[in-house]
Amino acid sequence: MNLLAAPATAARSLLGQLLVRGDVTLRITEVEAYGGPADSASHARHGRTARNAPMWGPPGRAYLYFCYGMHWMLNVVTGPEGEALAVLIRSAEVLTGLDTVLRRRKATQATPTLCAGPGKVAQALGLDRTFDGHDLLAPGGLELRDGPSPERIVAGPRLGIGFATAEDQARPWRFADGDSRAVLQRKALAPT
DNA sequence: CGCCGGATTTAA
DNA sequence: TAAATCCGGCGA
Repeated sequence: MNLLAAPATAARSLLGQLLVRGDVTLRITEVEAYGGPADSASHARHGRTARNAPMWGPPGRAYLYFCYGMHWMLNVVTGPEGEALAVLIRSAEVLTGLDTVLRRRKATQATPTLCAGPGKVAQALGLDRTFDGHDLLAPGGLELRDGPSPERIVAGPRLGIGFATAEDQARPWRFADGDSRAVLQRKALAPT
């Protein structure tokens, strides 16, 4: 885990790390880096607002936002305080607490895609606005812990950012565990 | 103050 | 391929 590094490095370092809440442990398998005010795909692109306030705070905090009227998205704030760098957690594997995850996800059985997608990750952890700004490095609530990094990492352009400039859309800031099945759209990813 | 559209998911 | 569903940010 190297949260103070540049966007892409910080994002890569989060692969394999663990998200723990209660009995549930998720292993992060896919992430996307967001580069602050200069990144036209970032929520920080219009400067500091009430919604994106946690992004501007210290690294290791959560930034949660509501999207498409129904999904919560979990980000880990990275970089030095004030730079508004963040990493979106896009997918994960369930290590513990499968029953709890199945209940929250309204699923009946574990599949590789159970937590593949940012909305699914937040739902699996039972997250909502009350976790916005939460310190992920402190005990209690939702925690980010060290786990083994993947052996192979694949990278590609970020998803769902058609509104950004062509240059920012092309940035290969989406990273995934090359050996995990819990990653959608694998074809868009290539070895690093 | 009203409109536009989104870092998505799901089912048809 | 489209509907679900809501709020943030911008322009008027």
